[in-house]
Amino acid sequence: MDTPENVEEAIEVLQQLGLKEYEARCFVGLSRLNTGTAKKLSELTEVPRTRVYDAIRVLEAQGLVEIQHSSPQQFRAVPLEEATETLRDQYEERVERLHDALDTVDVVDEGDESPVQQIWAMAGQDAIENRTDQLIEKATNEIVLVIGDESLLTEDLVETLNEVDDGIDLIIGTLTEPLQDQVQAAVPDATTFVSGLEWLHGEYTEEDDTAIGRLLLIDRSTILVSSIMPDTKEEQAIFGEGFGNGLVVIARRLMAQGLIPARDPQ
Amino acid sequence: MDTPENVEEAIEVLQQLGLKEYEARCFVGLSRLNTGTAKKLSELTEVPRTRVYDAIRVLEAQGLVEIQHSSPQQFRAVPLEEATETLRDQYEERVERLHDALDTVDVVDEGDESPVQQIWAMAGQDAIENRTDQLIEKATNEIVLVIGDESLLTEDLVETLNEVDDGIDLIIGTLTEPLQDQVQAAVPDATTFVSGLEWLHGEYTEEDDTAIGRLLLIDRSTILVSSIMPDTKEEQAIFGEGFGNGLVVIARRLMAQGLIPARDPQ
DNA sequence: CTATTTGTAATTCTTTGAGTGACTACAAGA
DNA sequence: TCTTGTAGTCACTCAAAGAATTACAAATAG
Repeated sequence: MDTPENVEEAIEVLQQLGLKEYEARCFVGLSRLNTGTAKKLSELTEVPRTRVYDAIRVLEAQGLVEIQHSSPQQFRAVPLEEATETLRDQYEERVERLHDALDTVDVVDEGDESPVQQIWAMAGQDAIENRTDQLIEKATNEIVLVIGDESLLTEDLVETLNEVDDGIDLIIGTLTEPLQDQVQAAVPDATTFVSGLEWLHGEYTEEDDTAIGRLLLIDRSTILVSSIMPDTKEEQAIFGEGFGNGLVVIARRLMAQGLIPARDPQ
Repeated sequence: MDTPENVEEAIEVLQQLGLKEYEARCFVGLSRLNTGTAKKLSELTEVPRTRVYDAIRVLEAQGLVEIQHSSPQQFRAVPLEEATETLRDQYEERVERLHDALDTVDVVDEGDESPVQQIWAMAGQDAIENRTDQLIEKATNEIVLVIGDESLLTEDLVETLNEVDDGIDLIIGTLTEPLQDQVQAAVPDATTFVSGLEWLHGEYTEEDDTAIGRLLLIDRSTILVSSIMPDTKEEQAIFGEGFGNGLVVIARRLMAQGLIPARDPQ
């Protein structure tokens, strides 16, 4: 009885979603069975039989399995679509509760400053993408975006880009021509170019794919630059605001030198 | 320094969403500050100063806070909308991965049976609602639904009910007249009635609000009956399929006695 | 009626996370 | 130069949660 790797995957994800190991194993086990008893399940999943009962009870309370109270009890997993929908609902509720709670709290007003040299670091592709969206939506004059990796051109980003107001210059660079074509097709209103920023790529390491992630310059006063860790693929970004911000100044200088085109794509 | 209760709430929910206590406290702390150092945060949140760093690192990796690498380091929380969106994204990804993994697995075909006396139990409002939706969508002739508690008449359910095919008899009962009016307004195509099932309510306990949750009979061959625990408010349901199923037979008998109207609302 | 299966419960072992203190680095002031 | 306070990292303890095992009573099958 070997365990296919997608079974392992499913078990892991379920744990990330908050289930205990036994619960996860049992649920996946039931997903492979039309219906099962504690004994069968225990054999299939290596969960000690005597613990199957507890695990199943928890799963039932979460709406992920059904129990038939006969003897022996029969268990079965809720159909996949129903299960995922239920999980979604659960998390949606939680996020909403979080939102409401935090919304009614905010700011213990400390006498706070906003010096100009602030440069903030953040991580995580989702978070960086959300920030990117926010910045793009707030632009009033000019958006310069350089995309360093195909994987960053998500549906969501494309959607945000296509919603940009007509009066705003939208300039998008890529590191390769195929990607440029792709961008131009996805975002017809944009002016695209192939970036002269190849030097931002890993220089000395050989297989160092994609050092730069994205570069976003909004109204020449807000900048976000990200890179992708070659090993973990995690995206990391730094972010600076304000016309006088050091990073922003550097970016403007790059632009002046033509390395980032402004309105005249090379 | 007291902690408002919505702060507590937020911390709890964040933990349910997978954060550790310190991480949750730090994030909420930062949400109350424009910007903070480890020291300030530690004072505000009671997280030991030396542990703030670890917690923040984790939060940063998840895209929930930004770090300014100065000395002392400054931390700040990502704006609320961004944070919730990032969390949503994260869970959406997980649920999707789960779906994909389980989709490619399924059934270790065991010689399985489908006797007719199966009655399954399930729990959880979300799960029961999803099942209700599924059943309604699969109906071909007749839907009889009795709603025992206002809280069960969700947007989602109304939507599902309004998508029911025209050729299908849709009969909805409630326990009170006001609720009937509400239903009739929300689902114009339905035939509504006030149920003669008051006896399903808690009989001997005094404050036993709402014993019956919902009762759903599909094509006279599939039935789902739920109740709401008076203490926990948790919804529990039993569910039977097949024309010969004992539960279903009982339901048909009730109908024959006019307790559940079929096509002639009282 | 006995032997097995089923279900509950108590018990140990392991891991994780909360809480604390020791240690290094550094900058400001004496 | 020496002292002192703050920032940051690490390593350690203790308690709680979870994994794994065992003991035992009730139910079932042969």
